[in-house]
Amino acid sequence: MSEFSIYLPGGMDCAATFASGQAFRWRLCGDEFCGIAGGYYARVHMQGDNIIIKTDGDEAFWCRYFAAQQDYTALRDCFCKDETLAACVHFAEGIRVLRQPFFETLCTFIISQNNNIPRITGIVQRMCETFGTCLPNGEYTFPAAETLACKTVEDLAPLRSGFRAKYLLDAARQVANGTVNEKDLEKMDIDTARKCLIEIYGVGQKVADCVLLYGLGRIETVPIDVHMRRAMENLFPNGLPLEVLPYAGIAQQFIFHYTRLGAQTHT
DNA sequence: AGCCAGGGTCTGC
DNA sequence: GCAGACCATGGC
Repeated sequence: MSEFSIYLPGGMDCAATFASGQAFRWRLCGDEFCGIAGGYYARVHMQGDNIIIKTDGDEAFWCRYFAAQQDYTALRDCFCKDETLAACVHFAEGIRVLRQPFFETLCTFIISQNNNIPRITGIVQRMCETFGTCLPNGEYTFPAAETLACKTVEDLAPLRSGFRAKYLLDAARQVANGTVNEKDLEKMDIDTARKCLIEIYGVGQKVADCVLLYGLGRIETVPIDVHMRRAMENLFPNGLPLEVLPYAGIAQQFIFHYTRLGAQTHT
């Protein structure tokens, strides 16, 4: 297990980021957060604007995972020119949008449909324990698409994922056989990539947009669920400021957090 | 008991 | 296109 630090421009609030409904495998362990991603276990904490990571994984993976290339100081400056968006930003300034492994993100947000965060977390955990690889410390990795692709709905019964099991299997099969491929999706324009993702059984626009944003680094994508629809109508009836649109997905993360946890303190 | 949870599919207009 | 029933499961 090695330890290194990565500079995250603009910093990160681990608690706010990991609880913001984008990632489901981090938990508080003493004064650190521990989690598993991309087959790697990690314990992390912030030291100023640097994240200290203890992990077997390589630095390049975690740089990408924590979006270290993205300067959040500049982003917040841009967002805060708008008064309403500034209120959302100030409610949890340290939120970052993570870039998570593609297949894991796809499955996680298939599981998220018509579901709540505690149960999403439980299903993902059971998926790892049932089909993932056990690491020496007893933690489990997220399973590979190839592992799931040959399973049946009955095999997935221990997950208690309900009607989503058949969706997970189709996603695994399309990824395993190359029909849906991360490298190809990266090259496509957003609309083409979204259409490709929606061909997966059980993936509609909202789940596809979550995969684009959280799993493919398309930070201009805004997943619209019932809460975001209401928030946009109430807070931004004329849409987001034009300067924000290239980063609208990140703005969305602040707005979502604000409307879920902060709005009631202002109304 | 009934409703809701960061939706999607299928059917019928 | 668009509304409405239905989908498994669990917490409140």
